Amino acid sequence: MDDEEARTRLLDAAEELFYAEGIQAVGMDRIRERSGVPLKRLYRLFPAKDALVAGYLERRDRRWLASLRDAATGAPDPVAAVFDWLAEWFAEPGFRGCAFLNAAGELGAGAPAVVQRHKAELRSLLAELAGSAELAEDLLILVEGATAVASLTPGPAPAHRARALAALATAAAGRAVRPAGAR
Amino acid sequence: MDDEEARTRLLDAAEELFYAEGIQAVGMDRIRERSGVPLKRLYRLFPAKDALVAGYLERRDRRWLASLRDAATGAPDPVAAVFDWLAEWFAEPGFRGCAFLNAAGELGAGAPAVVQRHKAELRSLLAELAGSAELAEDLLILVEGATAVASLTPGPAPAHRARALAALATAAAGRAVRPAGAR
DNA sequence: GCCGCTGGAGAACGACCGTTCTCCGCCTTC
DNA sequence: GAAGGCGGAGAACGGTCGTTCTCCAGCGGC
Repeated sequence: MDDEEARTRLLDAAEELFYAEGIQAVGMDRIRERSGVPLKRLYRLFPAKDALVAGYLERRDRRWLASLRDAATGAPDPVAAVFDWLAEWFAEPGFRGCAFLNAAGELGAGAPAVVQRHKAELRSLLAELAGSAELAEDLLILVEGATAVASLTPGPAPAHRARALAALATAAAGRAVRPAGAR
Repeated sequence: MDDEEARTRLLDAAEELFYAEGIQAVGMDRIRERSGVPLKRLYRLFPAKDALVAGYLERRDRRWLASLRDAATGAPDPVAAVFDWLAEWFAEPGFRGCAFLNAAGELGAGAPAVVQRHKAELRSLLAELAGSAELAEDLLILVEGATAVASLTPGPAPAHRARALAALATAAAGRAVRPAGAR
């Protein structure tokens, strides 16, 4: 097992455990046990727990945003595609809300920088998909709201409602640009 | 200092510290220090940390919902009043999102039952204010979404946007009942 | 005035956590 | 085959946490 595979296994273990149980609730020994990577190598690849936490969130940030971007760009209705993608996510077993919000809530000011960056990136992806920075603010609220509701009552329903609300907001934004009656 | 005052001081200290720094990050000794209540009494009133955590969330649940209910019931537009109330909350110093979502994210399956109950109560309060259980689902998404966005970028702006979205949703629901063109 | 008890202050205890260290087997190199 | 060093397994260490215990000062009842 080379370093790259060890890194992957460590991040896999960290992601499964930290996301499912919280960060402070999972000790380094659980990570070692699940990953099969010895402690010595763990600390060579990630010099402290903080680094492993940041690594976990950074990899998840990249994967999550890339998956959402792939699903939405090129779709007939990119905004609706965002909420369809959310619906599938919410229905996954083990879904437990937004990993970044969970980390921010748990770690407070000590949360890694990627938490803030993730939300900024999501905001600009939504702006790109909606073609409007204004509308993106509304969509962000809908995405976060659906995720938060689903985190306590899992299932795709909140995504469906948020999708309908997003359609409403998009239509209203269109009307604001081209006032009622105009063609 | 009688037991009732000690209880209040303990819950005050617990709320300030747990909400600001997270639950696992705050030790019982910090609670003792800030409350001025000796450890022995603390453990007589709350037999374990779990009980103190549950007590903190339960008191916050009652206070938070009562304050929102007071602000919204009797207002000319109860739904709009909900989001005005949120705007004030978001602007408070030390605002750090929904204490119940934070606790759920941190504690996972071990979170006290009041977390689920709080969201159910909020849902039914919104249904009461909006006069519609259907609409309440949308409002819940907007309330949670605005709170989540504000927790990472504090300030009242998300509440204002959510308020506008709520007006849109309410108007659309009205149109659904009385289809376009009907009076 | 003395006894007994309640309650406070802080030490103590056992468990666990993040991190480091020790020891040993194994593989490479000559 | 011998020497050396790399990496793994697990013990060890210092610190912290939740919880309990010890000890003592103060106070009410007789």
